[in-house]
Amino acid sequence: MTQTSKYACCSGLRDEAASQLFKALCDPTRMAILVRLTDCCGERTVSSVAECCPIDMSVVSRHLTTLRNAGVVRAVKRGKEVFYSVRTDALAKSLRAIADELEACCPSTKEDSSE
Amino acid sequence: MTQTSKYACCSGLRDEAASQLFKALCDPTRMAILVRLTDCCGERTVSSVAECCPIDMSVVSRHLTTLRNAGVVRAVKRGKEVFYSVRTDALAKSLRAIADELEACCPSTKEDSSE
DNA sequence: TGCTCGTTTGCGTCATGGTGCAAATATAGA
DNA sequence: TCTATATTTGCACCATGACGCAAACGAGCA
Repeated sequence: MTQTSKYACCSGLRDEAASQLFKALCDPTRMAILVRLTDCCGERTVSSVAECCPIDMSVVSRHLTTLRNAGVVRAVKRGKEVFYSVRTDALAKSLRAIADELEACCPSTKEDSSE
Repeated sequence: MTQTSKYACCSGLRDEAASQLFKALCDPTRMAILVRLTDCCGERTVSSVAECCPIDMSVVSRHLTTLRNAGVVRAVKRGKEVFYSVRTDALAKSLRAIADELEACCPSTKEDSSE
């Protein structure tokens, strides 16, 4: 999450990293998978994660790959199983970096609850 | 962005609000529109926003509606123009709330830069 | 009222991506 | 080596959503 603003302020939002992050989190199934992973606060195998939703395990595997590429989860292979876990700190850090960049750019638009 | 954890921890991530937020931000064009809006740090009409990208203005209008429904931008009609602006505080707050919930649930998974 | 400008909406088209099934791959154990 | 289990990958299908164009809507102005 680079903070460089080459063209416009908040241009960091257009980074590949931010883009991938939002794409990873915008699918309901992937979000369910993520919640399932946070639920145990540790590691889970693909099979274990797959219990979260009524979809084929191969699909879960693909979603986990997507989340992994986005830096949301990490994968550790042990024996014939692969253990996935949430990269909590990295994820929280990325989200806060985006929030920071937004505020640094557009100081404040406090509102009266207008839409 | 409710912080209630009815079922699992981080279940707040499954809220409609969070879901809409990520869906709104996962499209490259909408992100470009958002950056364009942050660039001026104020208001922009649909036509002005549309200069950000080579797509039809009607499409930009639709994207702005999506962003508005997700609580990312606000719209104010004045005369025959509609002025859109970023809801910086609300957006930053939402992102931080998600980061907070993640950390509150899964304390820490500090890492050695493993993937 | 009639005209013009800015924006939104209806609709058809097309690309993307989520999904399931079956086959392939990898690893542990007999 | 052969088998069983866990995961990933190839492939085809289908739903969703982004897009452009044209028409509709709304507000200001002559």
